[in-house]
Amino acid sequence: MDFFRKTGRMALGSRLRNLTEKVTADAAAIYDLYEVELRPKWFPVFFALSQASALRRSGASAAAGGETGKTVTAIAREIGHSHPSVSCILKEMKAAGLVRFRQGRTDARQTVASLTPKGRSMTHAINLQYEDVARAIEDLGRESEHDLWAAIEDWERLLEARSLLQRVAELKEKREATEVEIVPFDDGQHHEAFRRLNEEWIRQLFGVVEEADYYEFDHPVENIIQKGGCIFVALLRGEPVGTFAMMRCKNPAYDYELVKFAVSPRAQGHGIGRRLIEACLAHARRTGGYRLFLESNHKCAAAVHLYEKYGFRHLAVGHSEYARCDVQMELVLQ
Amino acid sequence: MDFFRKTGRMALGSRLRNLTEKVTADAAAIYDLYEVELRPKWFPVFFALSQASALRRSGASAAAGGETGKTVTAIAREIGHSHPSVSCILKEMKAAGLVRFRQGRTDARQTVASLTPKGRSMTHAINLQYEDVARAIEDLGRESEHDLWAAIEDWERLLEARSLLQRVAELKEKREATEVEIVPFDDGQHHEAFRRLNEEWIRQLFGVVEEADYYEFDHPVENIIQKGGCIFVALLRGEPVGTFAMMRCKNPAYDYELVKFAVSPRAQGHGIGRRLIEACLAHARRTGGYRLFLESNHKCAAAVHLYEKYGFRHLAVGHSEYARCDVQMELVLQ
DNA sequence: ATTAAATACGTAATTGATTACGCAAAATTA
DNA sequence: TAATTTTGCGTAATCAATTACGTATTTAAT
Repeated sequence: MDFFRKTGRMALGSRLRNLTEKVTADAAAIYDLYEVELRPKWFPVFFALSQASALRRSGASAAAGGETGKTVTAIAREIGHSHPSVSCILKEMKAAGLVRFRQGRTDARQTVASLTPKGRSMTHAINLQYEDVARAIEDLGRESEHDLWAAIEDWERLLEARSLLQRVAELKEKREATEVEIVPFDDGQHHEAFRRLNEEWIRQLFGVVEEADYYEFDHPVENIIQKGGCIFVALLRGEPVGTFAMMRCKNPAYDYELVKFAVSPRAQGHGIGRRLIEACLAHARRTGGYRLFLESNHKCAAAVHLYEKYGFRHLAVGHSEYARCDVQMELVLQ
Repeated sequence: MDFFRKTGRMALGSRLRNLTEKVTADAAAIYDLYEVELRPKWFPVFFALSQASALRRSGASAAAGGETGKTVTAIAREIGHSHPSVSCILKEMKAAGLVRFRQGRTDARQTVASLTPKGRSMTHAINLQYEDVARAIEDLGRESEHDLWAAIEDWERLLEARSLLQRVAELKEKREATEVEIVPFDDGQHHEAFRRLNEEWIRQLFGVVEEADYYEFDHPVENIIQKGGCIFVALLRGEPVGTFAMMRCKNPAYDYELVKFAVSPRAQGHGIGRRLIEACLAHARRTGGYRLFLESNHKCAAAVHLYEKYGFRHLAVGHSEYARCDVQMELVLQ
């Protein structure tokens, strides 16, 4: 059952990597063929430098007093590597006697690298090698029925327009629009689910349900809603599968405290946590309660991660009604 | 002048890497979207394990006593990674509480990994994610004009049949067949070139030409050929650009000593060294001289590398006629 | 002219994979 | 049955690239 290697991103990723591998694999052996003492990974840098010295010899910048070589960042930009990578490769090539450095004349920060005579003496052989390889690749393109280059270009263009992330997010959004709904708590319909969903994860992670939990479980309307709070319930195809509540806060520094965040494990992946927290933030904004507080536990990694994503900041942990609390966070909206 | 990024292996390599990058880039962000606490690189291993537990639940091996999980190497084979990679990923997933290990029942060397309940509770979300991504990729395939999958398949098949190395080697061979020729030494035509080509690199690398060199430079026919040796000259488009000579040996342990290996720097990359050494080995075989000896210097890295490639073995360095000698090698043919 | 921001670049740490190596268990051979 | 080879797998080293970060220098802003 290796279905997952036959479709999807995994498949594409590994096929691409595979082909890259095959194209890149015998690079070292190819250099050997030409009796060139050049490590494959030096090639782009070498090529960039050889262009520079070719330019100079053809007289382009001879008027500028024989300026030759290229700076580290210029090479990096040209070949599409990071500058530390180039810096490192140049160091290796210097050790092999192929390049030398000098300081930039107009800018003392710059390191200008250029080929030594030994390095320059290799350009001929490397050009030969390069041309043969280019021809081999072109032949391959002609032999193959489907145009790889054009296909790559297509995909690059399409992904440029809308990244994979965007595309996936849109598909997900569309799928969920019909499946997931966030509704205000209705004691008649949701009382039991509110209790069950929360009790489930609390028991699973911590074993014991605490006093403060029962306070909210038993009389949610009286103890949460009638005191100015609010409870949201997430429905997946009509079934309640998640809850999140906002309580008015004793601590005058905050407007609301978020409590009873629960998503059924069977319903994960539908963005229910995200939708619930967004409902809460929207409600907070609507009612002018900008200063939010919440408590959690480091074991609820997914939840804490979500809070962080929505901008909640960690506080030094102070007193709490809950024994299981070891994380406190706040968010000031706007 | 970024010609080199527009054609050839470099171009293909970097375009492929680029596309892979784009497809792989926001993997972490996509997991986030599904509120899944899974690192992208865990995915293949996770998927393999989820298949195992799905299999078990569907009853396939329930008869076998609830055997579940997969061994490290089985996973590695399945997902195409090396086994240490899998071992490492499993260790990380164990730390995250997603997998557990047990020893193989029939084979005590095996480590059998399986998902914990926590791990299993994530499969639903991950499957959702996986299906959305697969759909997005399929949509991309439909949107693009050229068929990337088919093109990749073409190239894989073509490279399977003949690797890039083979293709390049053949092109090179063909090109050189008309350009390069190895001929026996002719004192009238080659005397001056024999001296010049060798003097050139000796002076460049070591400054001084030695007594033993002049012995061979000045009377090559008398001192090499008439004593039972042989000199080969490489011609590039008719021009002498390389030499290699075989002398009868004083040391009775060897049949020939190879000397005066020179290739003009301007002619490197045409496989001249290779052709010269092959000519020598063929001559040795033809004349029944199987035991070969040569001296060199570590500075001649390309030459020593070539000798090694043709099977020469390094000796502890003993006495030599040449002051510059710090490498001695031998090869016994057949 | 002074201060702040941006830039060039080197070093160090990290990442995600690999190969090298060694130990213990199993399988094979003598 | 003993000895040898093969296999499973963990640890360590390596590799090729990256990001993070610090320092020196230049440019821009006040």
